[in-house]
Amino acid sequence: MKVTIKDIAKAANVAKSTVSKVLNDSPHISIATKVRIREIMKQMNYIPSSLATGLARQKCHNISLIIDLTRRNDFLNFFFYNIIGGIESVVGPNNYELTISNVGREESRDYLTRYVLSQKADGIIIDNSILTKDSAEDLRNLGFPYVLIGEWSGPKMVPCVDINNRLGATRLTQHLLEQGYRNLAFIGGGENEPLFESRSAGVIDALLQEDVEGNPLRIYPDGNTEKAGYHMVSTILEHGEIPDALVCMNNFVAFGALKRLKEKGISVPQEIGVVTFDNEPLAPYTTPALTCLHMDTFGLGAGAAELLMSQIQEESQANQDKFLQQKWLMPELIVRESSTKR
Amino acid sequence: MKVTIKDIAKAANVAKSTVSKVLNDSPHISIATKVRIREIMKQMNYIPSSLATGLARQKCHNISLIIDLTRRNDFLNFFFYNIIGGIESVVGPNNYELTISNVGREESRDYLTRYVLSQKADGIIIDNSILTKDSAEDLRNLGFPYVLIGEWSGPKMVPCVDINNRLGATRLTQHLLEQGYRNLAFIGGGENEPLFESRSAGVIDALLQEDVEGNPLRIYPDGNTEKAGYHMVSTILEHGEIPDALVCMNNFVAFGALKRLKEKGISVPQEIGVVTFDNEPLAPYTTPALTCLHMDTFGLGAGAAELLMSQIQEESQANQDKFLQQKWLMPELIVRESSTKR
DNA sequence: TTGAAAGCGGTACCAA
DNA sequence: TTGGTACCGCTTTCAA
Repeated sequence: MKVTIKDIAKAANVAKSTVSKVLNDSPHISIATKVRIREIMKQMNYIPSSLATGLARQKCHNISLIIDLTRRNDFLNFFFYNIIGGIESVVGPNNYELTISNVGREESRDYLTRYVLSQKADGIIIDNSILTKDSAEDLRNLGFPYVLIGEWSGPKMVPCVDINNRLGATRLTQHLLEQGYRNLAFIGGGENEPLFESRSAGVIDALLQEDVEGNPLRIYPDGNTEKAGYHMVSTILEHGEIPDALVCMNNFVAFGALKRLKEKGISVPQEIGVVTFDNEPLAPYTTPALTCLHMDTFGLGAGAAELLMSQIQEESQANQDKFLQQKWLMPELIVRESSTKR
Repeated sequence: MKVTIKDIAKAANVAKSTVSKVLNDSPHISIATKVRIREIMKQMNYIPSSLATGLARQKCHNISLIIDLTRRNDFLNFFFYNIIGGIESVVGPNNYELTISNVGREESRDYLTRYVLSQKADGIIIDNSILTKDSAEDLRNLGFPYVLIGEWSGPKMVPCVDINNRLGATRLTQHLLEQGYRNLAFIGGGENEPLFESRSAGVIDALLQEDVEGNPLRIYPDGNTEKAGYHMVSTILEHGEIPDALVCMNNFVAFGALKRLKEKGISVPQEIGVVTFDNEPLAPYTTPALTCLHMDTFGLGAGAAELLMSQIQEESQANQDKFLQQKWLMPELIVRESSTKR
């Protein structure tokens, strides 16, 4: 049924190997035959089988994004389309396919080695929520190209791409300080949540830099939901000193906070300024609209893919040093009403 | 380097074919040898190459989602994570991989036949924005399994899955009528936009059913952005009879509408009721919160995948009739303040 | 510049 | 119940 290289060879009265060379535009084939055979290919509607090519070349021209799809409401959720778009924008033009693989952190180690050994991909991009130290070690031992999305806190270096949350947080905080806010509180997140750690650290960096004395940052880690935001503001207003600005872990926390502040008749941004991370999904649509950090999630995907492609291409050249690249994308500050007093 | 079936055969002192049979759990192999060979496989860390298996079996155990990733802000954008999750939830357990392919409508025809012929997938799920009549015909002629996501308006039947937007719109309208609204206006969308056509048709269905006479639906197709929503409301308020309820094409149109109504001091839901499609990304977070239709996008992906898997599995059985299944998912009404007078 | 043949790592049929 | 062997469709030496 399907037209194969053999059919073309027969039709052109040449050997299979000649056809193969035409396929790969070998310099050892005369232009005349190239033209002739290509014509025949077109007429017979011939397309080489990627399966056969893959087996012969021992690579499948496919890269895989490995994530845990069961984690609903995660960071990935909102930015998935952008991240995928970013990855595709670099692997596509390189003639690589992109496959999505779903696996939980627990099963990931076994899954990864099986995946690699089964030759389902030439390289993988993996979310940091599911890469363990063991699997990172496995991948390294197998010499398999991979890139991590998100921070990595293991002992060994790992090629990874992430938004620079810490510097972003610093930038966001500087903005608050420029606006005259002095008494900051950080709400949302949870202890041991890497995103929380780096963002709160960034806020502290800014306070130290600007030498804002006597007003240490107060931190309220209580989850990343609207409810949590609402609740944290309640707590803050009831006990102790009231801050004049809130840095919120995400849009939902910020939304909950705004809601509670409104109920209490506290004006934003006059009495309390509010800022948050991420521009999606709500920041432009709250009242007042939220000042935030825009994360370049398309760039995140594209950056990861670039790192991976370069690994794959350098692979032959035993250029191991290049494998350890890391990229940090700087978020962009978007100023809106929620933090501008005038 | 890599362990192959040959290595296992050698180590076990049996023929390749025997190992292959163990791999496929053939009933013609004694339990004793199965156990023995499996043990050896484990010890040698053997995983079969999917490339080789694929070539031998002439199928790659991969299904592909084909979309146009350059269409930012599209319906897919917000629901991508859910749709992918839905697809994966059915292909994953069947041991199929999921790949994402990006292509524009213009190049799609060529792309598709190349894709199919190159054996990169055993079946595809394709977005209706890029399937043309020609490509549908091609796929059918090739006898290649595929499922469309979204409505299909071509002459021939095509296996597809979609949210039942028309019935959903009817349900949404019935809710408005139950609340006592009588004078409806439909805002957003654009002529020839299938989603617009089916949704507005659904509203009209409801009006006819309930015999709401003398107040035909007024329709304002002016795009699907916040700005458009804002603008349409301005226009409506300035000219002619003022409706008592607005059905909005999406969350952004509704947001723009709410904004304008608020500026004009028109109360929602007392003076004008507002409802919209989709629960994402804003509906729960506007003031007042929006009554809407929740679309089961996870189910959309899962449904498409199920249809496709059944096609792939029935393929051998020449059971062509089953290929023409269609699925319509019923959206769920979520009632919120924007349309409840009491 | 072209051809022949041995892989790549499995599957599947037929014989033993 | 096992083994031998001819594929699957393309690549890649090595000869001609």
